[in-house]
Amino acid sequence: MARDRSTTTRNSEMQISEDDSRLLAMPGHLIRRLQQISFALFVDQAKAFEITPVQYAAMVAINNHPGIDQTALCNIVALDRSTVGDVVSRLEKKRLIKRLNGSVDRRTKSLYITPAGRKVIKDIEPAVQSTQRLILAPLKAGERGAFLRMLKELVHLNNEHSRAPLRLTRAPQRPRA
Amino acid sequence: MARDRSTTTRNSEMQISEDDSRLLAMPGHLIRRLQQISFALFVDQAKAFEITPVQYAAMVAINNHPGIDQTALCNIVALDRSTVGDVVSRLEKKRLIKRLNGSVDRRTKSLYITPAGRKVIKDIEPAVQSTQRLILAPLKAGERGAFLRMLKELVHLNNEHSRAPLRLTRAPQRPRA
DNA sequence: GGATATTGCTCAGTGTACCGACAATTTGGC
DNA sequence: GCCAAATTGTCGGTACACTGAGCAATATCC
Repeated sequence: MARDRSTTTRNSEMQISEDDSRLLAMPGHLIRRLQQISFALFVDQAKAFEITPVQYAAMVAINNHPGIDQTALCNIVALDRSTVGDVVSRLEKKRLIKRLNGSVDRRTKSLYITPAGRKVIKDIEPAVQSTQRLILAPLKAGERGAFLRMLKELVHLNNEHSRAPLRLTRAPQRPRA
Repeated sequence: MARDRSTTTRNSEMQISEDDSRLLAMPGHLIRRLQQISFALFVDQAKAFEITPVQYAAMVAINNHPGIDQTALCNIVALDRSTVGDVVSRLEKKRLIKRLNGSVDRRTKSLYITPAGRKVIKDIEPAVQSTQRLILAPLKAGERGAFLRMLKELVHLNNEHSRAPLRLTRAPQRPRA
């Protein structure tokens, strides 16, 4: 290892070594890169709306479930409660959703899409579709289905390893002391 | 759309609707989830070292290229200069790397692994390997190679869409005025 | 019905990841 | 060798993402 002497060579003219290739070929590293790319493509395609992928996901879920509370939203979009708090507060500031105090359970906040938010969901649709297309564009047409299927398997079967796992219904929690 | 009335139903008991499924099956959403999982698995497997995937990547690259400057490091690990600045400053605080003023170009910082850092790279290796294995574990053995190959293609061919693309040599930049 | 446990949300703290702007420095054109 | 252009690292700002602590409200056990 350590095959060059950057101290004496000039700045960013850097050759990738074999040791680097080991790192760069790791699944974890490639997944991180693909997430960066996917995020950048979305933001770029949807730049007229100034919306991020997570903000979009939250808006769609709120639109599908009017009055949903933040914890239930966590379970759909797979984020922890703190992050969801941040995301919905940004959406509220942009007046794309409303946040009301829950009438049944006064601890909760009930989330609703606004007319402006509904319009964004509708108008942004082409950008969302083209983003998904662009992400998979480098694959051959026949490979895309297989890749997507494996992606789903990896996410669903590794679900419990995530810090904010998707929960379809209330978890089988609390074996009491 | 909007098939339930969460206002009257109780808290996080939430059924996933068909509209949600459209969202949850998007490549971009799945990639984000897989990155969360991959990150969590790494941190968990390597918890004895309190090291993140990006910190590990930076340490390996610095070990492979003693004296590398921060911009060249960006091009290997695919992060922008601000992020690399944060990452190396955390590694320096933990005394896993050293940061010296460049002798040739006084704008740069020359990065070096410390003995402690070298030991971490060595000792953490089993955790890194088991992480990579766990990420792909849900796939059938015969599928893993294909998935990894497609992942590489997606990253390399979409490279330019990333905000911090991998650069093997100095970019063909600067057509001067 | 009252003690106890659980839940919903927020806050502070840490870390990744980006952008745009900046001073110091180097480089390229002449 | 001088000056304009380019580069390096930092800083402030924004956003995602998680942990752990804490408060208020609700639910549960007896």
